[in-house]
Amino acid sequence: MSNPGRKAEIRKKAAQVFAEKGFDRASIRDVAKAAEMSLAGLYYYYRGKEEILFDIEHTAFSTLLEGHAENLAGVSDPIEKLDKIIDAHISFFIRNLPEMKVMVHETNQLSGQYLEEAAELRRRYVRLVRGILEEVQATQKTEDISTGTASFMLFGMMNWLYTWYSPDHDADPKVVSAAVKTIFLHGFLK
Amino acid sequence: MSNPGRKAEIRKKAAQVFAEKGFDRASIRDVAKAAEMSLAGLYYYYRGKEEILFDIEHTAFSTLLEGHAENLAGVSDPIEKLDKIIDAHISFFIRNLPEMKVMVHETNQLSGQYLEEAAELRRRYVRLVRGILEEVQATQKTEDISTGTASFMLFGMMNWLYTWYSPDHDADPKVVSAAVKTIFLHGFLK
Amino acid sequence: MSNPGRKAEIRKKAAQVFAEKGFDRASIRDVAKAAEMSLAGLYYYYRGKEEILFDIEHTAFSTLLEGHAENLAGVSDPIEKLDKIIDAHISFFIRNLPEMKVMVHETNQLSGQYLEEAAELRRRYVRLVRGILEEVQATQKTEDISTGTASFMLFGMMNWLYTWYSPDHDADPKVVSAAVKTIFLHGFLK
Amino acid sequence: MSNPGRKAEIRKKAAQVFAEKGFDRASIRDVAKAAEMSLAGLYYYYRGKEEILFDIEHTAFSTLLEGHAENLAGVSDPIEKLDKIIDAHISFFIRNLPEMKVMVHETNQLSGQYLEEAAELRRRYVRLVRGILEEVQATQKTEDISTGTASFMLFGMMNWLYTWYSPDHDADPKVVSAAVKTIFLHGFLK
DNA sequence: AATGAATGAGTATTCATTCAT
DNA sequence: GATGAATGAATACTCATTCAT
Repeated sequence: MSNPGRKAEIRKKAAQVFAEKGFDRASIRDVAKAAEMSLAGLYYYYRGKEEILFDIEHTAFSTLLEGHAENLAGVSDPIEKLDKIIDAHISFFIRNLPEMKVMVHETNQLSGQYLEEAAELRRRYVRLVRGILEEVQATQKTEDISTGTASFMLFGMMNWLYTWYSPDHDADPKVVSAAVKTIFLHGFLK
Repeated sequence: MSNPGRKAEIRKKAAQVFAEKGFDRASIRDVAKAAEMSLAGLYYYYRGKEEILFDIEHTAFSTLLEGHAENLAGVSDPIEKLDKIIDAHISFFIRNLPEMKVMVHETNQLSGQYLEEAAELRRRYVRLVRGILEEVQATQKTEDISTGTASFMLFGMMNWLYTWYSPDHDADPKVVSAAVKTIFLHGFLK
Repeated sequence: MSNPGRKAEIRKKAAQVFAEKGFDRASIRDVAKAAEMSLAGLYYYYRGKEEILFDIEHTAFSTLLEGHAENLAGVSDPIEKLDKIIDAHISFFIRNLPEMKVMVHETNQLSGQYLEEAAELRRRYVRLVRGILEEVQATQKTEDISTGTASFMLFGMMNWLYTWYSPDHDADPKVVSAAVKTIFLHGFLK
Repeated sequence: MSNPGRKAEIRKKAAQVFAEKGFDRASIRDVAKAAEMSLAGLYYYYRGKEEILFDIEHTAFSTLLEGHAENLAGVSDPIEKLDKIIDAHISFFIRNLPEMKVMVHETNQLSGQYLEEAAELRRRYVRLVRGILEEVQATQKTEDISTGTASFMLFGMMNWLYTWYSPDHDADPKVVSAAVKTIFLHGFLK
């Protein structure tokens, strides 16, 4: 019903506000100010604060998952799959730092239906990666580490980015990507 | 000045509350209730909410840093140093999950003098690890990854723990520790 | 920005509350109740308690100063000037007893920018009166009293009103005005 | 029961604290700190905050009234009586600025029994002065001003001191006293 | 004569949300 | 589509006072 372009603008601004101040500390007024609209006007687009957060997380996860689906179409080598996923994940994060920070840091701020849907997306994402690690384990000699633990190590390396990466001072996405792949693949494969 | 045993109890309870609800969502009343004292009574021990958070972070960092200092005394091999630090870090985190979660997740909630002191402790910690990675790089053949980036990968793997590790369902600290060391050392060393 | 009529009503009620209970003892809830609105509603009109006090003082001083400017336009005899100022001052005070009490009794409750602006208005007022006393001294034979001290005597007589004057039991503004003028002028002039 | 010397010290410090911050804004902790004793220790000397204020006011009024009684003994000329009272009042105020400010500015902060007793002292003081003005009126030609109004003018001039008088920058007590007497007597007498 | 520890009641302020227009 | 005005509920913090020691 509501203009989707305007809504995307609001979502972008909201992500910046939430990333900078934190979801709890940011007020709905801060978001309205950043989106250059009145407080009450926001409620035309969103039913409440949680819905904005949900929209940010939902959009980010969906975009990531859709991208992976495209990238992996026709790829059968599990190592190549992992390679593509790591590249896309890190490249997306670095191109969308505020959304990424919100997605990673503001988990557990949702409740009810929003929480369930967001958690389901998260689980799908983890399952996707873990499935590929299982394929790797089935086709290659790997260290004695469960795919569950291994996937958390991989996500740890990638998601920790939000605490230190600065586009001005730090290396290119490709360099970061290469480092993750080097450490994880050399470390996990025997 | 005030009874340090009582203060340690309060700190413990506060860490649990902050870990469960998040620093912002947890009210000072929640903390008082958990510590089984009146709201106003808390203010006899702490000047404000931030000071409680600072005390948790400060105590955790200090304990970790002191432990490392003891463990590394007399050790000269950088690989052995890293081994000991990873073991101690993960073992501490798993034995103090609430404090660890607060330390890792509630950075940036401090301000002023508290922020400065906490940031300094954090920097010392990062410098300690990076220094050892530099020693590794100077004495071993390593992949082409800067010690800065490498240290963030290592911290990512270790600190991400707070998002997934459950003492009831997940492996022993030693198993987690071994996984981190396997992936990081095999991955970083050539 | 917000409806100025409503704001004037709130200011009036707030002055009554502050006059009766004292600024510190009056809670913002008391003011809201007197203004027949919710506590939070008050914050739509005022940023805080101090701003309400400032608004009362600022409005009162401005009204007084503007009135004096009008009354003195075209008057050149300093005695006549003084006569008009005393009349207007006392008449305003008696017609606005709560505002007057607040203005006189709750000085020093403001801080920061509010304090500076209110202090400046106060200084302008004192300077205005002292300037006229200097004109009197230059054109008439007066007792050996500095214009500074003399102005404080005059203000003392006039402002002390708030501690004793009751519109029900005490004399007409004109009678009070006459008393002040008789004592001060007969006393100061030789 | 309690050491009266220590109590006098506390009263002095409390007067300074109340004069500087205002009775409401000053906490009992501030008073304890100024008196260099513990918070709870104060309660050995005083039953509560109001009692401290009452003690300050009671002591000041009693001292003033006793002084007047001594000074007026044997004096029969009402003008001379007034002269002595004005001198003593102003001299006392300037020698005890904090107590004076508290006495003048923090009226109405007492309640119950304290209020009654303090109000009675205040009334006695006003009656004393008004009585003398009546004697003046009975023996001299005066302006057409009621003794009630005249006494308030006199008190206004004298008590207003607390808002402007600074012992470092302003004139000697005797000069101020002379100004009050000149204005009031020349103004009131015909 | 003095204090460390503790508390119930209250205070200014913020905030997500609503709704008539 | 959009907003000015308003509010109920919550929040961090303060304070006078108490009491066992």
